[in-house]
Order: sequence, then structure tokens, then C-alpha cells
Amino acid sequence: MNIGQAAAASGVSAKMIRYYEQIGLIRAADRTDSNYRSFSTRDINDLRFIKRARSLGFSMEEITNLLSLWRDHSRPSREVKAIADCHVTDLRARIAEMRAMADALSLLSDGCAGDDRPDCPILTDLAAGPSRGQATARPRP
Amino acid sequence: MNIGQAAAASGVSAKMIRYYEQIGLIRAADRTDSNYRSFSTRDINDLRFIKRARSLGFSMEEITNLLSLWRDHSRPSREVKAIADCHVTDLRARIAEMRAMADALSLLSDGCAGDDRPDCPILTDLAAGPSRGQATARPRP
DNA sequence: GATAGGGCTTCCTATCATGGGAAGGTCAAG
DNA sequence: CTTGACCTTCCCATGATAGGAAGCCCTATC
Repeated sequence: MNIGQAAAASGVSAKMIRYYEQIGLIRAADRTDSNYRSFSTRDINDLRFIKRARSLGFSMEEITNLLSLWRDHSRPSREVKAIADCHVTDLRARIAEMRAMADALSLLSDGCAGDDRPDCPILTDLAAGPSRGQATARPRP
Repeated sequence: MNIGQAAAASGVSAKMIRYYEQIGLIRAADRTDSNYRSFSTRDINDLRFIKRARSLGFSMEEITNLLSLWRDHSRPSREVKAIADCHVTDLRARIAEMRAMADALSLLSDGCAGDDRPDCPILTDLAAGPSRGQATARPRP
């Protein structure tokens, strides 16, 4: 299986497969005589694992840990659960933060006529400067 | 007011002030004879505006638009409201996505004993490959 | 067997917002 | 005049992903 087929089979782009190999997330794939990467079904499984974990929002660092736990068949499930729970906590915190932002903005928007007149509480609020104790912005997608 | 004082007064780091100037988000600050940047209270207001907008999760692109609307005192509030509402919609969509992730993970975690035994539904699920119709991952903070 | 096309390889670049740091100029207090 | 805190510019790094260029390889068709 060459990299294109592996990409199709796993849902991970060829670019990303090379990247994962480069950063050591997956082991370096075997090579054919002509230097093409050659993937086994085991490799595909790893890629699918990664793909699924990414879709659940795990960071590459968390995935690194999960992968090594996955490969270690005698690991205690406690460790895996710890990573997952930590991630859930993190997700919920970010959700709460974003909800606070959305609610604050909705409120401002409700107060804005949204017509031809220039008066706008949204801009007024933004101009008021950093509000006390407000959630700090997080980088966006 | 030099850049350090401007940073303290606005809550935006000196690094970021230079960056905002570089990308044209704010106009280039005046310079003293010794080439130091010199900020007026008006500049500080702009920076505070940006800071507050960032804390509400607006992207730099949105902020660019909001800033120009803010400076245009005859703009219709409709335009501002449109940007804000669009942002709220976007936020709520991302919230829903993240909640789906968190819920899915919580469910898996609940099924995991979290003890010394290696059996773990979390890893089993991840190994099952990309699930059908699952929300796709978004980059993280 | 030659040739065309598509796939593979590596390497470089960019994104977006932010921070770190080096090298060198400037200012204010002692 | 020295010292230390500040300013300047310039370069590099992050994380995950994508785009592209140059060149090699494989397969199918003529």
C-alpha cells in the first residue's frame, strides 16, 4: 500500500502522514526499492486511530500518549481514563468560556437596532475597553 | 506615551502593538526624535477596542471590519449587528461541536473502569476508526 | 520500446496570533 | 558618566495543515 492508498484508507491526507512520521508520532514506514513508503494494515490502523482521536479534539500530544498506551497491552485503563477525563474537563471549560462570549455578544446585539442609524451598543461596549474579569480570548480555528 | 506605557494602559503587549501596526490593523504610531513610538489617548482607545473585541472571540479580520465601522460615525448599525450576529452563530456552532465531542468522550469514559486492568472502551473506540458522521476536529488553543 | 499521465519523493513556503530572544540605541536616576 | 531599564529592528518558534516546485517512478497505451 503506497501513501496515496493509505491516505484513502485512513482518511488522513498524504501530507499529514508524512508529517506524523516526521514528528515521530508514527514509526517510519517501510520503503520499497524505489523509495516509496509502504504501509501495512497495522499502519493503517494507527492512522485511523489518530484520525478518530483528532476528531474527538485530542491534541497531538495527547494522541502521542494515547497511542503508546494503546500499543501497550498491559497498561492499566486508569491511565487512559485519566487522559480522556482531563480532556473532557478542558473541553467543558472552553465550552463555558465560549458560551460566555456568545451570551455577552447576543445581549449586545439584542440592544442594537440594526438599522440605518449609527447608534450601536456593540461598538459602544467594545470602545469601553477591556471589561473587568471577562474571559480572555482564545485563538480560533 | 511610549510603547510600554501604551501596553500597560491598553492591556495589549508591546509585541502585539508592533504586530498590529505591521499588519495595518492600527495606523503607524508617531515617532519621537529618537525613533520611539509615541501613542496618543486615541491610539490607546483603539488598542482597548481591539483588546476587548479579542476577548469576545472576534477574529482579526472581524476586528478589522469592526474598527473601520467604529471609525465611521455615519455607518448604519445594521452592519455592525450583522458582524456580531454572524460571530455569535459561528460561536454557537463551535460550541455545539465541542459539546458533541465532550459528550461522546464522557460516555466512553463512563464505560471505562479506570483501574489496573487493561480493558478500555476508550481505546477500543478510537481503534474502531473514524466514526461515521462525527464532527471533524478543529484546531485547539 | 517510447511516451504520457499521474503518483511518489524531498524541500520550501504559508497560515494565525503570539511569545522569545539577540544586538544595539536611548533615557533617566544616581 | 555609569547603570539599568527601556526602546528599536530582525529572526525564530509554535501547531496542524495545505500549497507548490523539481525531479524520480510506475503503468498503460500506441
